This record gives sequence, C-alpha cells and structure tokens, in this order.
Amino acid sequence: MDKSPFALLDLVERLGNLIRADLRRMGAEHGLQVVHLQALVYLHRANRYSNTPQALADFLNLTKGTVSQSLLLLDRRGLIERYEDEIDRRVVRLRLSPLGEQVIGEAQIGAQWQEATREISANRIRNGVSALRQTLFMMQIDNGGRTFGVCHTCSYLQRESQRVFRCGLMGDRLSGPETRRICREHSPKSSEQPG
Amino acid sequence: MDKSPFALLDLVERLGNLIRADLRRMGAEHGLQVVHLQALVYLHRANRYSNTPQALADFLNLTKGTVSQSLLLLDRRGLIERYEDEIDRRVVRLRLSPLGEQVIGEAQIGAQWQEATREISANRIRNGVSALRQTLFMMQIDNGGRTFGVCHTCSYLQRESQRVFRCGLMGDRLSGPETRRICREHSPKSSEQPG
DNA sequence: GCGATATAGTATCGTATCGATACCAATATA
DNA sequence: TATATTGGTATCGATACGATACTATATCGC
Repeated sequence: MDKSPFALLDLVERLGNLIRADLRRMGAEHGLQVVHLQALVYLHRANRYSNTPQALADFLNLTKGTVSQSLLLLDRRGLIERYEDEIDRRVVRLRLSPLGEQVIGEAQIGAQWQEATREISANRIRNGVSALRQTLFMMQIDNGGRTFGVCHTCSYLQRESQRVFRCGLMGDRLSGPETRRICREHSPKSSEQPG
Repeated sequence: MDKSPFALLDLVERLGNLIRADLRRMGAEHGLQVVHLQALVYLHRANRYSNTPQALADFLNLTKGTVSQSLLLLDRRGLIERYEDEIDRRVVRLRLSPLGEQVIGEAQIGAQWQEATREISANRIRNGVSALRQTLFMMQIDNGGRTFGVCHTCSYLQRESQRVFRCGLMGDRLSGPETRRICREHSPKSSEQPG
C-alpha cells in the first residue's frame, strides 16, 4: 500500500499546527485567542450569505452556543458589529468594525506562509492545490460538511457578461469582488474533482 | 501576483479544521479533548528521542506547563505511563499504556482521510507532498521550529547495510521500525527542498 | 572541583474555550 | 392554527492554556 496519503495527512496536520501557533502569537499581541482571530479572518472574507453566527459555527466546526460566546467577546471589544437581517428577523448579520479591520490589517495573517512558499514553483503549488482540493471535496461528501470556497471554484457560478456574475443557487447578481469572498453554500465544480 | 499560495493556505487551514473536528468527535467518545488525542497519537509514533513532555510541547507548540497538565489527565485516566530516563534523571519518558494503545486503535485516526484520498492519483498526491514538505521546511527555518519527520526524510540518516541504519546526529544504531517513527531532531534532506 | 547558568518537569492561578442543556423568538410546515 | 424547525442567546461545569514560581538535575566557565 502506498503511504503517501498518510504523509500528506502528516504534513497538513503539522502545517495546521504551525499556522495555529502563528495565529496564537499574533492573537496574543491583541489579547485574543486563536478562535477569535479565525473568526475575524472569516468575517473579513465572508460574502453576504455567510456572515452569520451559524455560518461561522459551521466554518469552525463548533456549536452555535460556543461561537455565540466568542462573538460576545469580540463585540465587547468593539471588533465586530451586529445588525439585523432585513428579511428573516431571527438572523443576526456580522461584520468587522473599523477597529476589527485594523486588527486584521496589522496582524499580517498569512505573511509567514507567503514567505515560506515564495521559492516554490507555481506548478508545484498548483499540483498541491489540486490534491488538497480533491481531498476536501471528498471529505465534504463524507461528513456532510461545507467547503467554504470562493465563487471561482463553485458549480453555482454563472457568468452573465464580462463583469457580471450570478449565483445559480441564490439567484442574486454578484459583483466581481463578491465572487472572491468565501461562501457557506460553496459547492465545488466537477472540473475541480477529476476522477 | 499569483494567488495560488493563498489558495493552498486556505485548503490547509480548511482541512486542518476538518481533521480537528474529526479528532473532536472521536475524542468525545472517550471523554477526551482534541489535544489529548493529538498527544496519544504523537506518543504512539514518537521515537526514543522524542517521547518526552518537552518534545510533545514542541510538537503541539504549547508551553511545557500546559502540556504537563494534559499529561496529568492522561495519566489519571490510565492512558499513558511515565518512566524515568536512565541517564538524565531530569527527563521523564512517556509511552502509551495498553489502554492507551487500545484507544488509539479503536479511534481509527486517519480513516476519514484515507477514504477521502483513495481516488486521488498517486502522482498528484506525491506532488502535494512535495509542495507541503517544502513549505514546512521553509516555515521551520523562519520560526526556528522543528519538522518532526521520520528518518526516511531526514538528513541525519545513514544506512549501514540492507537493514541497519544509524542516526548521524545521535550516533545510535536504528532498527527498521525505528526509522519509521517521528523524531524531534528531524532535519529535512536537501533533496526534499529542491529549488 | 565549584559556583553560575541552563534545562526538564511540576504546581498553582486566572482567563476563556467548549459542549451540553435549556430557553426564546421567528419562520416554515402541515 | 398547532407543530416543528431554525437562528441565536444564557448558564454551567470541565478543562485548556499561558504566566509565574518552584524543584531537581545537568552543564559550563573557571
């Protein structure tokens, strides 16, 4: 049996630990835990379908009760803002406050990673992306989870013209920037998981 | 600028979250936290240079004080055993108890991953392994961390005969199985980071 | 050798995560 | 309109985690 899938697992775990440690260091500078920074980063990038406590809970694989507590803390510190959904009045929408945006900006999230991958050939990275994307797709099927990708890799995305897109699932028109945000409804294109 | 390094980062983070969630589920069945299962898995695989509280702390990127508490819990539950080092009497050695081995065996760690990667071509996986291994190497340099790999990918490994190996750093002779365990002294071979 | 320093580990304390449970309000369903 | 479902919050207990202080052993400089 080929052991390289397990080698890949080891690497993902190991790198995940390092990324986590990096977040821990950066969070400590602002008195924040890892999960807080993860939440801020998520809200920084989430699209309009995905900026709710429940979506964040799905993303982090935590219960809504747990996430609710973290959001309370972020709110108290003035890092996020809550506002009501106009249609469904149960739903709370979340966004970063100016202070939250500032923290994200200063934290240089991903700078270490960018530095570490600078010397790696683009081709090799694309190969890695392919392998991991396919793995993520399979794991999503396995446990009914969500992939939280951007529109570019999503099967629902339709292109109406050069600059106008539409989400085939929600029916809304999407701007260019919107298509680069992460979405809880993301479903990988079939071309992303060749078999 | 090419964005695929960030795509790779997203995937590693996302998969890391899923692996973590998987550990959480499996741990819950035994009343264990994620970090406990990570510790058990580590001790299950660590070689003779790496089965100490400090090595575990390095692996998990936690302080020795924090790890000491988790080990206390694992000890109370009879999942690990401690024994003194014969030479350095400050050092505590750790190993899984029979019960700990049983828990690891039942937990089917990595089963979900194995299933998820089954359909992916060996070549694509090897490409992914190459990209991530190189990234890990660079991140290790950046933050002075450790890679925690097996002898097979380590620059210190020397082959004395068909079945006999030697660690060039510690000077010890190593059996075949020993070379497949993870080591805190691991230093990637130069052939593992071409470029 | 011998004192200063470094290292491995433990103990204690405060903060905050996390799951479980219960609960409320709004929406969906029948 | 009654029931079920969904989004979110509140509370509680266990415990991770870092910071700090501490002990014991080992190593280094001289």
